[in-house]
Amino acid sequence: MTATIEHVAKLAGVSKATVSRVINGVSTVSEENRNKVKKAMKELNFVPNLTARNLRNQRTGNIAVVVPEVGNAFFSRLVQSMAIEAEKQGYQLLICQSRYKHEQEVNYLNFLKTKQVDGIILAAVRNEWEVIETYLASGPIVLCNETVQNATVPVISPNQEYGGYIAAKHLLEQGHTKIAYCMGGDDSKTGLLRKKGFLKAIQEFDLIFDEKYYFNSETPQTGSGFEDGRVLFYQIRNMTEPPTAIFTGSDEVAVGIITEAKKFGWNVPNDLAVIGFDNQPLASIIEPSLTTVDQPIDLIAQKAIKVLIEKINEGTTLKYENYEFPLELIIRESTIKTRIPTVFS
Amino acid sequence: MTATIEHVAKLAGVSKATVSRVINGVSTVSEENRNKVKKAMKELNFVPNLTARNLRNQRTGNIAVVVPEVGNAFFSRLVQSMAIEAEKQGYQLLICQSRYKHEQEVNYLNFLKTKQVDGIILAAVRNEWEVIETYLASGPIVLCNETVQNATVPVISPNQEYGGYIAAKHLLEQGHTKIAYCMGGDDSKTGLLRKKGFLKAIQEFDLIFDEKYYFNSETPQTGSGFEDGRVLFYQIRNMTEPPTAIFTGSDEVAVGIITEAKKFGWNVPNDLAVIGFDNQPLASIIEPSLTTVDQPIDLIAQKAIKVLIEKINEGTTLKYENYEFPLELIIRESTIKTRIPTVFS
DNA sequence: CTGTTAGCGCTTTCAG
DNA sequence: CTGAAAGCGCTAACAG
Repeated sequence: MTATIEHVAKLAGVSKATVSRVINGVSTVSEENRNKVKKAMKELNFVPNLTARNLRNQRTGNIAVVVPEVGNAFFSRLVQSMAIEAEKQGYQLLICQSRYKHEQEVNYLNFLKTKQVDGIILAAVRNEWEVIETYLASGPIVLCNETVQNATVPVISPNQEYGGYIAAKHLLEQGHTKIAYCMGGDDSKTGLLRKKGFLKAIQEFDLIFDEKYYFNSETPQTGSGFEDGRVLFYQIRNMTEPPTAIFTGSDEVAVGIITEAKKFGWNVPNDLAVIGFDNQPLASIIEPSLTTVDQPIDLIAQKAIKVLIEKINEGTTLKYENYEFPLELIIRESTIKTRIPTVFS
Repeated sequence: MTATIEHVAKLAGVSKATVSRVINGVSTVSEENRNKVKKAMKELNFVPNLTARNLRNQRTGNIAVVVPEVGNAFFSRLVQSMAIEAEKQGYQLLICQSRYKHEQEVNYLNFLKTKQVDGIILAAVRNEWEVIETYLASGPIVLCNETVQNATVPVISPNQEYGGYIAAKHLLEQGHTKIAYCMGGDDSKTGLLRKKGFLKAIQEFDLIFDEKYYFNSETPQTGSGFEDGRVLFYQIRNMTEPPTAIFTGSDEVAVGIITEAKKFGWNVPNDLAVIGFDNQPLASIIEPSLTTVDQPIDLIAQKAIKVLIEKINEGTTLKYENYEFPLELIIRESTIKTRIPTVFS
């Protein structure tokens, strides 16, 4: 059917070994034979069978990245960047969606054992480290945008705690004291770290966080995130003492809150200040434009790929290393109170 | 290092063949041996090497889908759905991003020749059919959301022409006569088909399309699409006789136009009616809410996977087959004129 | 029911 | 510089 190295060898009148040599450009082959082989390859439309080569070489040139789902704006940008960088380095990126399921995650980790990939980037983790650890024997793993208790591998991630900190600090500086915190429904470390930073800022202002202002949108996979924001607004609206500001885990949720608030005649930011996370294009489009925390997604993606490939090449046992990226607060209209014209003015 | 079938065989005191049989659950193995093998596998933490199995079986269990980029909202939903369906059918989906480059596309098509995948879905095509055709010898290809001249493979796609038709018809029924058409910058069939439907509706209303109302956002990869919409609005604004309605190829572009228009004090839909394409969550969020054409993305994705796998299993030569999905116009505020209060009312 | 054997297509010593 | 041969890990006849 498809031509193999053997057909080429026969047609060129040389051995398989010689053909292999010209394919890989290693060691030396006489000019004459090289030409004969090249001619034969062209004639037979030969392309090496990578499966066979991989088996022989014990490597695949593939790396996998596990994300919850690519429908999510953050992750879609992350994997897009990773794919580009991987390709630059001569690797093919397999994009795997765990859909927030332990089981799926393990499934993909198994790619290491089954030798389908040379290494894995976990960009969302549901399993305990003790589970993940067992896969390290089969190849390197790095964490990206996520930390796991006890992890003994490189972690490439924005400084989530700092993100929570600058967001809260900004709101506090605007004079807010009743500030709500909302994190995604996933039980990841990410949200906890942001909350830690958030609380730190609150403490610095000698305030105490009231747990009634802690929200957890339970359904990360409902789809758009907008919907979560809407629902969240209803909850806030029904409170006897609603917060005057809210920090959310994503721009979509923030936008959902804002649009719903507007429908009910609330003024953002005067009645409710809102901060998002991610600085998506959408954030500057909506009205009022959204104050948000910008993540250097591309840099993180590139670094994750680079570190993983480095580890693949080194082949040494991994240890914890932290590559931390700074976050930046982008201040827009959704948190800066406008002067309200009053009857006295 | 990692355990192989041979280690298991040795430990269990049976032959490699027997181990293989229990792994694959085919043919019969005595209860006793089966247990011994299972025990040995567990003890050695054995997982079969898929590369070896693939080489032997001449199949990989992988299929690839080529999209321009997953950062795009439409494609990210498409691949997400495909991945889920593929997995259900026991296949792993490789998501490949061509970034609108001929060369990348060919690169991925080569996966067929190198036996890295069993079949390919092209969800964006830049190359001529004559180029693509040459890969058919190595495995089945189907087109999704895209048609190519002379294609001799199954095409799974929404009825783009109909989409253009219903959009235009709706605007015409609203009394518009100066209607602009804007398609994405990619030179794909998709935009042309929509335009065809668009023109058909215009003819039915005994109007003639003025080419000055034809826009082509040149830069599909600029990122958000919002930006394209903004730029487009400036062009419209500078026209001596601007259109009163516009049909765009994506919700993002539509939203870009709307937000920019609002900034300049235009009223949407009264000064400019806007229709998007895709019915993204965003469409119902913005103000005014966006009239748009809804695509049954999940159905299309599932069907594409099913058809491809069918073809992989059949192994017969492909022929042109058309699986067409209906589109639906979702009418919202961006095209329904509001009564403008006048001084006379 | 089970083991032996022969490859899948490729790379890589090891002699020549 | 080149070829023969072994083998990556697995499966599938084919005998027994």
